[in-house]
Amino acid sequence: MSRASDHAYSEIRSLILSGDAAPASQLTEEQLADLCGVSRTPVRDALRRLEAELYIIRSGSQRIFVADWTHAEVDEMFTLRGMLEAHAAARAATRFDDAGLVALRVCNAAIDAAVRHSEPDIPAFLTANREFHGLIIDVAQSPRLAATLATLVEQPVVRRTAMHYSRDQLARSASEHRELIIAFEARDADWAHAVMTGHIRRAFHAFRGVTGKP
Amino acid sequence: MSRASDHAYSEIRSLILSGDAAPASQLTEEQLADLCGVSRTPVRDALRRLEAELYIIRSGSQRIFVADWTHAEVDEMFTLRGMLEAHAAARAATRFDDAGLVALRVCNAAIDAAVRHSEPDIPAFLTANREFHGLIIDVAQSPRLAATLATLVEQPVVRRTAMHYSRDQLARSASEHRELIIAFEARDADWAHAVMTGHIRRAFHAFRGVTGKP
DNA sequence: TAGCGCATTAATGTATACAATACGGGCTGG
DNA sequence: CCAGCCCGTATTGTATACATTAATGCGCTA
Repeated sequence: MSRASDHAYSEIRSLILSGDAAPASQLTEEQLADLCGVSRTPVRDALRRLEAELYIIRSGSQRIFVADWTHAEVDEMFTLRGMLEAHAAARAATRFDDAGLVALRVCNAAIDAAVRHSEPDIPAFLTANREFHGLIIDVAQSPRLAATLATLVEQPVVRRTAMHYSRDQLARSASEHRELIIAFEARDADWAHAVMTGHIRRAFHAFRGVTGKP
Repeated sequence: MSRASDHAYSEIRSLILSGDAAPASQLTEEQLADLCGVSRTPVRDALRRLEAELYIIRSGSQRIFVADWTHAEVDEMFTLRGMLEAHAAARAATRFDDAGLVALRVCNAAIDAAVRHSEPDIPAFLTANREFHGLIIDVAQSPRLAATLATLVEQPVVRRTAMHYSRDQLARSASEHRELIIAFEARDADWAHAVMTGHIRRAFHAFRGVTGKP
């Protein structure tokens, strides 16, 4: 997309992802425009996109706040994400070709490498993990499903989860990916569905462990 | 929301829903601005919202086209909608209070009334039907689920389906709603889930019958 | 002192002018 | 005759000024 609008989008997005803009804090168009060095017009465009992706919410009077999820909402997000990613995995199982499976293995090797050391490389893990799940969603060949999942897989949540994973948990994540690949190789949609469901549910409980409340 | 932007939104939306703007046809901001009697600025806002709801799509160079779904995409939409509405029904089953159930019965009575005559009142059916499903989603108490479903339940599709329902099919729809209410009264989440799944699947096959292709 | 209402201030909404970019048609050279 | 380039035109992107609307805080009154 256009230069200024794109720039504003990624700038504001990382502001939120990094936590520099605290959840539930207010953002104003002018302040963001100054920050990005553009006028309010492209900022407004960027905000509409971020709103659609639920990074921000609007008050009744259109004022803008960084999204802040209740525990119930995070629960629902994980549940919906689990349903949809499992569905994507099932579709993908009957659609993967050899090249796709190779790409998946390469990607998971990168995850393995990132978590093998005593000091795991979390950013590398996150990048490879996102790519791994992205590959599956691509192969599922459902643009609507992909768009829906994009609004459900909130990177702040994924990031917070991974940041608090122990090395053991990170390794388990990679091992679940390996089982997923085996299910894909067997072209077994039900199996892939089940493994993905478990994968997301485990992440959910890990996240609950991090944030403390039941 | 604001006057001009809101007006533009609903104006363009009905342009698409009514079919006056043909699927895959191009829309330009200026033409829409003239049509709505506002400037391009609120039109751009409206277009961003419509884009998020997938009423329109953008070409690589940001040109705007009315969304045009392939059969595969419509299939996926029904599948996803079925999964999510069934999930909503299951959640709602454990959350309905007496007032909510009364509202549901009142609403279904309106559907019955609309389809009882030899000349069914399709607009009344559509309104009451939308309200019926909306009540369930509200009671499910999951804003994220509601937002997701909003992008999946495309009114053009619902409308085309209902327009081609026979009186018998319309009556069956009301009868399925009745069974849903009974499941809610029994607070039986699994039952509600199953009935809603069947309800959406039947609509899916009715739609396939309308559009002809398998 | 609590609560109400008005004035002030700050934020978003809209219109317009201009800039940048992409599309299409026609021309030219091979 | 076809391919490729170039330029005119249509369309979207951006900045800015002004209008409108909501929040805030102050002072007044009961």
